[in-house]
Amino acid sequence: MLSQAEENYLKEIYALGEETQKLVSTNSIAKKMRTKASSATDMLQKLANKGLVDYTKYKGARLSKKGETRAMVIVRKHRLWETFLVDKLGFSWDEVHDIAEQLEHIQSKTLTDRLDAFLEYPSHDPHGHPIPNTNGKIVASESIILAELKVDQEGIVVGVKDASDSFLKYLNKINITIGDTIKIVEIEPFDNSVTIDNNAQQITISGNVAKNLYIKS
Amino acid sequence: MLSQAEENYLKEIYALGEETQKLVSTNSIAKKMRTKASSATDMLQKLANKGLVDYTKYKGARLSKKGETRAMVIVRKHRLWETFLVDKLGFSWDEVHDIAEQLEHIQSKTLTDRLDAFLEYPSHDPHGHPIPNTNGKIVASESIILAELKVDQEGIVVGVKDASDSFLKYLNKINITIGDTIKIVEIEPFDNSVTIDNNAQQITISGNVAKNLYIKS
DNA sequence: CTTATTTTTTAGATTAGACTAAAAATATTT
DNA sequence: AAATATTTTTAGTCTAATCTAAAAAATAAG
Ligand SMILES: [Mn+2]
Ligand SMILES: [Mn+2]
Ligand SMILES: [Mn+2]
Ligand SMILES: [Mn+2]
Repeated sequence: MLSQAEENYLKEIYALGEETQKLVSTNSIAKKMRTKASSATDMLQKLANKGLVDYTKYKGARLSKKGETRAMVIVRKHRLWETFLVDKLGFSWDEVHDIAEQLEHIQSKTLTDRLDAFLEYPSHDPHGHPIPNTNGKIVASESIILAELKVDQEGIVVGVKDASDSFLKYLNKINITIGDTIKIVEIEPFDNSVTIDNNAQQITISGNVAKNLYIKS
Repeated sequence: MLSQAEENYLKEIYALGEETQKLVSTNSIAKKMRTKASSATDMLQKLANKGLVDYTKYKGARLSKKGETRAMVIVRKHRLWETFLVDKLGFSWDEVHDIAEQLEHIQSKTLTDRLDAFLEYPSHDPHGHPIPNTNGKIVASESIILAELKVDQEGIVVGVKDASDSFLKYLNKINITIGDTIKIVEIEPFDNSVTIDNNAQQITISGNVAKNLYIKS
């Protein structure tokens, strides 16, 4: 059985590896875990000993097959619990992360699968992130980022890349949420900011924001 | 913030203190926690330092006011989660304890209170144990134990004192569950076994079983 | 009221996970 | 290519929670 610390590391190594697809550095792990590089090194050595990561000194690490399997279970639980909190208990999408961070460590496969059934097998969590099925498989979603749309194209918001509190609260403020249909009105080449039309409201969002919204067209 | 270990100790000291109402011994704590007496001593010293138990060397310990407040929160969470598992996820009453043992440590008052609301403010958990309210208060229930009933008296099963797996599974087997109306047919003075009538079925239960069933008449 | 038994505490060791400071390896500049 | 800067690892320390073995206190027997 893995400790909570080990599980948290596995999950973050998975998240970091997803984006870049290459080896993740000790420093990036330490940053994500809000700890020191030396602590990350210690944990990488332990996880490597357990066969959960492939790690070469000074080069970096990636999840092994076995490690990925473990990570997917944790991601699945995290996203199912977030869905429960929003759909059943009435939390908003910017309030659930920290609680799910704890709930993801509850050990009971039966519980996870029954929760899944109770929620009627959701495919995505409240942030639009896909939920791995009971075998750890994720159904590939063919969304793109808002920043890739051209003027006059439109699409539906299906998720956020950054699910931080501050970003979600900002989206609440400017009234963007999952399911919205957004049309590109103008793109400013100078700073990549984008003027969009959403619910008959025109607003301008920064290029950074546009890069953190997943769209399906 | 308390560690999971500290929380588990507090909860067990509470449970032991409830029954006897007097000081609980180091050994009894160690037994409940499935650990060694020396470990229990260490923890008692730590909890005493934090003002959570009143402890005198070689004599025993009891929860302080502050400790009891903390313990009630954990008991509340444990019983609410058990109720959730049975009422919403379809677990049976003998399957929920170990999972609730983990869930009781999730830190979020909002979550606890919303779960309570979602379950429509249950007064008792699946084993008939009272659920403390959001202020940690338990509504006193005036149940008695089955062993106190006389021949021909009847009453409704409202809870179990022993909520162990084996006892619950035994009750499943002999078809006794919460809500049943039970009538005393005969009491055998030799060994205190009791013949009862339940759902038009006559069965004989041991005195030990009779002492572990709460009845309301 | 001594002696023996049981219970409880202390002393010392171990493990996981974190930290700081220093050393080693790698990457970036001149 | 040498010097400098950055990243990563190692060495050593710390705390929480456990354990075993031994000492101390309390309880029970003779
Ligand atoms: Mn976590
Ligand atoms: Mn999420
Ligand atoms: Mn517990
Ligand atoms: Mn219970």
